Amino acid sequence: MAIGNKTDRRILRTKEAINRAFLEVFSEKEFDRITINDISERANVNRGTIYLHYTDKYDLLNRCIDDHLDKMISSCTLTKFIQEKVEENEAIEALKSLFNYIQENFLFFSSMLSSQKTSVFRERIQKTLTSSIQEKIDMQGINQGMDKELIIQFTATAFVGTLEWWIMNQMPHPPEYMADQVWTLFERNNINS
Amino acid sequence: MAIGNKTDRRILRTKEAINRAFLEVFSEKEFDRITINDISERANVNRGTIYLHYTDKYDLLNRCIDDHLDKMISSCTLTKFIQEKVEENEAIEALKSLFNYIQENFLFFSSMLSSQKTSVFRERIQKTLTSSIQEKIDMQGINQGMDKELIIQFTATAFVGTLEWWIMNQMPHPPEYMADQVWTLFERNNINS
DNA sequence: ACTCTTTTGTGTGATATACAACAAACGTAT
DNA sequence: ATACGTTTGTTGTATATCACACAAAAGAGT
Repeated sequence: MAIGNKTDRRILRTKEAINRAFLEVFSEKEFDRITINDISERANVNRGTIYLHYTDKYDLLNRCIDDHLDKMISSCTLTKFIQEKVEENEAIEALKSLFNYIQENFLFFSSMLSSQKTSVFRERIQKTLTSSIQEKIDMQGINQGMDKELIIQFTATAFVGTLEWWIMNQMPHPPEYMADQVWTLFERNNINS
Repeated sequence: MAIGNKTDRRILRTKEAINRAFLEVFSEKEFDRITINDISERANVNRGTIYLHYTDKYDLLNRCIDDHLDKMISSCTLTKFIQEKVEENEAIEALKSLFNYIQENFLFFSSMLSSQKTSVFRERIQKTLTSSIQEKIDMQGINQGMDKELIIQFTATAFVGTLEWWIMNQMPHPPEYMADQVWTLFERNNINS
């Protein structure tokens, strides 16, 4: 959702507090054992207030994921627009900011992936990235004679798998390195040939 | 403080936010150049809300100082009550928690002391500690034949000076070490002779 | 089966805060 | 001295959140 700067400060603050509290509790407790009261207490927010913004804890989980994935995507499309006509560097920069975003929000991603609900989260992130890649490939239009669906599927799963590996291994390499590596892998395999 | 009724969560949150924001801005900007708007923006709070709790920025500064000094004092009288009848260890433990409190709130103390208004803050902390020491000495009643005022003054200034040195030199020793050292200095000079 | 406790949604009136506008005081440059 | 932008307190209205209460649902233990 667009984070309109016009929203009431109280709303922004409580949402942030709830999100942060939810993530904290999530990293400590199995999701099914998390109670709304846990979150409200941690967020220092009245329990009823949570129901003012989210229908239940499942909704909270989903909106939390959506929120982060949106931010993640926009964090790298943002830098894409800064440099207008670059091709190669543009992509690598976008990758860098993506890895950077994950690094900055490591708590979120790692607890999401550590959860038993891993599959749910992986599906979501894959779906998000797939559509994002789709746009990119459509715009480039340089993949003549190849099955588009196949390319997308291949790229997305490979990418998500790489992300997951990177996250679950506590980010053994810096974002810049990862961006370079992933890019050369993409290059070698299909995308710009 | 005095009223046992629980305070509204909103009040607690905004006061915390304002305090934190004020400290942040304070550590970046000279006090006279700080504007209420700076603080409200940083705290993500409406400007008018600050006037709901503080009359002006001077009041805010004072209440902020009072708040921290109160917490500092109670942080070490608290541990004093845990162990009822201990004498020596009791005092050292109290000292430790005091140094620990300062360490945990280093940003506050160091920016207070770094300010041009250093003298103001030093006076306040000295006054607080003086009355605290006064109580202690009164209760102990083992300083026969010595001028009480003199002892208090001596102890307080020495102590505050030590604190100031410790803070301004980025806490070169851990709280435990400081507590031991300060205690032996007290012992050697007057208090329990 | 039955208690007992916890959690969940939902609702009500009270209140803290947001927002926007305002006049006065202040600072600063011309 | 004058003009002009900035900061300050203050106000009035709207609303987000509070505390609290309640009944239904869900678990947990016997």
